[in-house]
Amino acid sequence: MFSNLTIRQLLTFREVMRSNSITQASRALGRTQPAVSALIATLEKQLALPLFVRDRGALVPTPEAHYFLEETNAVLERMERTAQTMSEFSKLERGSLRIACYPAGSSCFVPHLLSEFVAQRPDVHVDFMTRASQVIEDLIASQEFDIGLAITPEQRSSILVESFTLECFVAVPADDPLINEKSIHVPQLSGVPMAALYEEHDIAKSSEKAFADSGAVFNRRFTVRTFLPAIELVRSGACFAIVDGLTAKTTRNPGVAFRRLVPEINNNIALLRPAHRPPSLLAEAFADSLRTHLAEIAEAQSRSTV
Amino acid sequence: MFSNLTIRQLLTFREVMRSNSITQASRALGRTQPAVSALIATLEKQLALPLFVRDRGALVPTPEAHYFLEETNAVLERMERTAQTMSEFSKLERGSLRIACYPAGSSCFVPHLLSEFVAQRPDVHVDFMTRASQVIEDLIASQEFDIGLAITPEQRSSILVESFTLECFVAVPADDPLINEKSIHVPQLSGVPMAALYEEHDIAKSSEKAFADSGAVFNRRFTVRTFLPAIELVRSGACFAIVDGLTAKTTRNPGVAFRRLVPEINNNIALLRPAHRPPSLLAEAFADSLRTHLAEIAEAQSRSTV
DNA sequence: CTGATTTCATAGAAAAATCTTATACTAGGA
DNA sequence: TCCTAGTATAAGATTTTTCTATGAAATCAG
Repeated sequence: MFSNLTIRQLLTFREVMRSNSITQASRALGRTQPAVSALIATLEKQLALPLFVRDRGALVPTPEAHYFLEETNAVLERMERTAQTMSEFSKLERGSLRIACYPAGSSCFVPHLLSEFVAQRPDVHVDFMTRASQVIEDLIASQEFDIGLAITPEQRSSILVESFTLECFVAVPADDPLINEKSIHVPQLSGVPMAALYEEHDIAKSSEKAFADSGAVFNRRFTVRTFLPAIELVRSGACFAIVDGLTAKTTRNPGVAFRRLVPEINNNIALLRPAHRPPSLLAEAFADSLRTHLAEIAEAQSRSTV
Repeated sequence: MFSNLTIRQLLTFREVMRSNSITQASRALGRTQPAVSALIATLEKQLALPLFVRDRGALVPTPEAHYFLEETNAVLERMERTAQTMSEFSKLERGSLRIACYPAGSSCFVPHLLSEFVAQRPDVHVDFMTRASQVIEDLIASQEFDIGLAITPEQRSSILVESFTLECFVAVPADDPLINEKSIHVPQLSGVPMAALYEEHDIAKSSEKAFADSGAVFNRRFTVRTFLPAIELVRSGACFAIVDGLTAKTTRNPGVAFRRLVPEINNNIALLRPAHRPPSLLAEAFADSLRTHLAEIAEAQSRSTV
C-alpha cells in the first residue's frame, strides 16, 4: 500500500520543505532540478493529494504537506539514529557483552583483556560474572552469556568448546631455597605443607596422583576454593601450591615465584560459546582476543617444555 | 549515509525475519527468491555487518539483526500509520476545519451543511465560531480560520472573497392579514412596529432608506443584534421585521412567514478564505459545499424575481 | 548410502526506476 | 521588452531491481 514510498522521497521532500524551492533542494541534494520535480510529482500522486501549490512560480506547501513533514521528520530521525547505531555495531563501538568466567581467569587475565578491549569503546556494556566452571557451562548452554571461560567441559551440543592445554606451576615463596631451581620435581615437595583446591577438583586430583605416583607424601595443609588466597599463603611462607597456568601467568606478586613442575600436570581450560546462535560482532571480537591470548600462553608454555 | 536504505528493504527484511526463510519471504512478498536474496545481501553490505548466519542451509539471525528488526518495525509502523492518515486526508475522512460564521448563518445554514458534511467522517474535527462579520474578516486574514461566512467585506489582499447577493424578506406573523400578500410593498409597513438591527448595520440602513424613499414611516420598536430574537418577536405578533435572505431561507418557524419586499433590499454575503495559503483538502471541499448552496439560494431568489 | 527435495547464492538478461540534458513556460525586475 | 529565476515536461542514458536459469550444500526418505 505504501511500499512505494522510499526514504529517498522523504529525504527529498524534507529538503524541498526546508528550502521551499525545488531548485535549491536539488542543489542541496546534488541532483538536478527535474529529478526533484519528478520525484515530488510522484510523491503527490502516491499520496493522492497535492503537497505544494504553485503560486506564481513559487512553491507553497499545503496543510497536508506540513503534517506529512512532521511524520517524515520522525521517520527520518529514527532511521538516522538506527543507521548510526548499526554503524557503531559494525565498528564494534557499541553493543553488549556477557562474559562468564571461572575464578582463575577472573582475577586478572580476563579483566585485563576486557579493559583493553573496551578502552576506546565508551558505548560497550559488559556484564562480567565469576562462577564455578560447572555453572558457566549452563550459563553458556542456556545462552544467558555470550562467552565463557572455564575448565574444559564434556562435549555438549549446546556449547561450542575451544580447549587450550596449560601447564600447572609450583608457587614458591620468594625466600625459599627452592626458588633457585628452574624446575621442581615432585619428590622435592614430599611432606612440604601445601595449599590445594578441594579434593574433587581436577588439579587437586592430578596433584595428589602425581605425588602418589612418585611415592611422595602430599601434605595438604590448606584447602582453598580458588588459588587467590593460596598465593597469599605461599607468599607468607606457610606453604607451597600447585596452581594452574593461568594463575601462574597472571599473578604479579613479588613474594611468590612460579616454577615448572616435573612431571608436568596439565590443566585444560576452554573458551565456551553458545551453539545454535550466531555471536554478536562484539562477542566474536572479544572471543578472538581471548582465543589469541590463550593460544599464546599455551604456545609459550609448550615451547619452553621442549 | 543511510539514504541508500529503502522502505522496500525494510519490508523485505521484516518478512525474512518473520519467516526465517528467504524462500518463504519471497513467496509472501510476491517476488522471486534471488531478488530477496540479493536484497538482503545488499542490506548486509550497506550496514557493514552480517544479519544472518547461514547455518546448514537455514537462516539464523544475528543479535544485530534482532536489534535492527525492532528499529525496522518502529519505522515501518510509523510509515504505515502515516500512509493511512495521508490516505484519509486524501479521501477527506480526516482533518480539521476551522469555520468562522456571522450570526445569520450560524443558527441553521452552516450547521446544517456541516452536519451533512461530517456525517460519514468520524475523524474530521471542526472548530466552529460565531462572530460579527468584521471580526470574521480578521480571523480569516490572520489565517486563524480556514473558512469564513460574513457580510461581504472591503477588498483586502489577505482575504479571498466570493460574494453572493441575497434578497431581504419581510417576516410576517402567521396570523396577520398581510400573510396573504405575495409581496409586501414598503408603504404597507408604514408605521407598523418593526424589529431591526442596530442602526449601523447595512440591512437596517437600507431598510430605513427604503422607507424614507417611499415616504413611509419606519417605526423601530425593537433593536436587536441578530435576527434570531426578532423572528420570535414577529411570531408573537409584536412586530414585523426585514430580515436577510439567509435567515428567511433557513428559518423553520410555523408562526412566521416570509414575503418578498418591494422594492427589494439586497444583502451581500461572502465566502471568505485566507489568501497566500493553500487550503486543506477538507477546507476546499467544505468551501465547495458552501459555495454551491449559497449560489443555489441566490439563484433561486433572483429567478423568482423575474 | 543414495537419490529426491529444499534452500540459499550467483550470473546474465530483462525490466523498471531514476537521473540528466535539453527545452518550454511563467512571473518578476531592470 | 529583455533578462533572470523558478518549475514542468520529454527523450535518452544510467542505475537499480528483478527474473530466469543454474549450482552448491544440506536434509530427508527409502
